[in-house]
This record gives sequence, structure tokens and C-alpha cells, in this order.
Amino acid sequence: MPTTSLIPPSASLETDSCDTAHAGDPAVLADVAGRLLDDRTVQAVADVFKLLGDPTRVRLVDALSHGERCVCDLAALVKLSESAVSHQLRLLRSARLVRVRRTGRQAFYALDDHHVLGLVHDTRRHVEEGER
Amino acid sequence: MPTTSLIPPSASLETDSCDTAHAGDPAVLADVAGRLLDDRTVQAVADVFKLLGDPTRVRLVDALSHGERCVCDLAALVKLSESAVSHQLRLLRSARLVRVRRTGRQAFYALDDHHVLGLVHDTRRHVEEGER
DNA sequence: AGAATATATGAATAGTTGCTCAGATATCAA
DNA sequence: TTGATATCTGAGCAACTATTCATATATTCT
Repeated sequence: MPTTSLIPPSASLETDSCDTAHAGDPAVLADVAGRLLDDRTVQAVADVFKLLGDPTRVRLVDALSHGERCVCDLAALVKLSESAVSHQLRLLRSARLVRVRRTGRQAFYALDDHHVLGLVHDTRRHVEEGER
Repeated sequence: MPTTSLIPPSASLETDSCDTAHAGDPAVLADVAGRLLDDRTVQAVADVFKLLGDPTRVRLVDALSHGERCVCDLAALVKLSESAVSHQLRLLRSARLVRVRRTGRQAFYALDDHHVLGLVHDTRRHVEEGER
């Protein structure tokens, strides 16, 4: 069920939207407005998606889905410099999507979030479903 | 189960990674490399996330989750110009995340993808779980 | 101690993105 | 037709991003 509102989508007659001051049926619109996600949540959600919205970071998450890896192995897997990988891992780490375990001079990164893999898998299924 | 590989994550001894030419245990690394998502999939997945990685577009998807809406109502809901909203809707539309239904001079947009709401909901739950 | 290795970090830069503004298109109303 | 409304589109610009390069830090080996 895509609609949670009790009031039907586009009001009674769909011709009474968008006159002066750009107001649709005020009652319906106010109802929807009251149900919108708050700014903080919207920003937080967008931030997570933005982090996953880069091929390099998707590759890193994908690589880490097979177990923890050190920076230089990750660099080899995603075919980028260790510096570039380190920069990206820092972003993922500051959002707690990955965590580090340091041993000697090596840093082993691992996924630190049971949701992230799910998101990537869902999206993967979605794009594979869409190409036809 | 986060790990799909049959070969354990960091090889037998975790000290045999990253010598010359940045190769960890070649066997393990090659195994992981062979399981990585291909470039096309990675790019497609990142593209979807990138699309959702913007507060305005998250707001639009959220607003549309309560039913179809015309451009100017959406503009009022997300508090942006109709031009800005139209630009963003075009991006969402070209990725088939939303669809249009034109009636007279109005354009009613609706979610065109049963996965997208799920992604937003999952991520919302994730960020709300993370703040504590 | 000194050299080599693994990672991290800051600055610089090329590329991208999201908005505004002005104008185009299309529909409806008088 | 003329004017108003709803949406779309292109150009321009300020802000952001991902990489590279040079360098710093920290650890191990000889």
C-alpha cells in the first residue's frame, strides 16, 4: 500500500489545484505536509544515499561484503590508488558504515552496518529487474 | 551471513598481505576479485543511490509516497521553485523512479517503482536506529 | 639508528551538481 | 485573439566532490 493518507490523493476533483499562491486543495495538501519527513531525517537519509551514490564506494562496500580487507588489498580490488581508497574509507567510516581494526601498520576495514548490504542488494536487484 | 565466500576473509595468517605490487594472498584476493559486481552493475547501483542522495529528491519521493501530486503542489510541499522541482522531477523520471500523467496543463507525478519507497524506508529506519 | 612499508592527510584541481533566472511551450478562459 | 496559468528547458554560476600528488605518521625489519 503506497498511500498512508486517509484522504484520497488528488482531492475530490483534480481541477482545483494550483491557483493563486500555488495552493492545491488546502486540506489535502496540509494533511500531506503534516506527514512529511522532518528536515533532519531527510538530510540524514540523503547523506546515506549520497555516500552510496559513488561507484568507488559501492565497489568498496561490495568488496567488503566478502570479509574484512586491508587498504592496499582494497585498492587493488577497486583499481585505485591507496590514497584515493583511504579518502573514501574515511567518509564511509565517519558515517559508521565501515569500521577499522588496526594491527601493526595495517588497517583492516569491515562493514559495520547490517543495513548497508541490504540496501546495495535491493538496489542491485532493482536495476537488474529494470534492464529489459 | 555477511560472507558468501568459502575461503575465509583474510587468508590464513593475516600477515601475508601487502608486499610487493600490493598483492595480499593471491588466491584469496583473486577469489574475491572474481565475485565483485561488474562495472555496469556498480555504475547502475551508484546512479540510483546518487539520485536518492539529495534532500530535495528524498523530499519529493516522500511527498509522492502519499499519492500523486502536480508540480506546483510538490513545489509548495518541498518549498522550492516550480522550476527547481521540474528539473529534479526530470531526473527522477529519466531513471523511471517516477512517472507523469498529463491532464490539461497540469502534470501529475507519481512513484513508478515499488522498490524506491522500500529503500527510503529502510534507510530512514537505519538512521533513526543510529542516533542515540 | 636507518630504511622500507602501510596508511593517513592537506592542498590543488578538474569535473559535477542544484539552484535561479529568463524564456519557451502548451492549455484554458474571456 | 489575448491574457493567464502550468510546466518545461537552457544557460550561468556557486558550491561541492573525487582524484592526484606530496608529505606526514607510525610500525616493522635490518
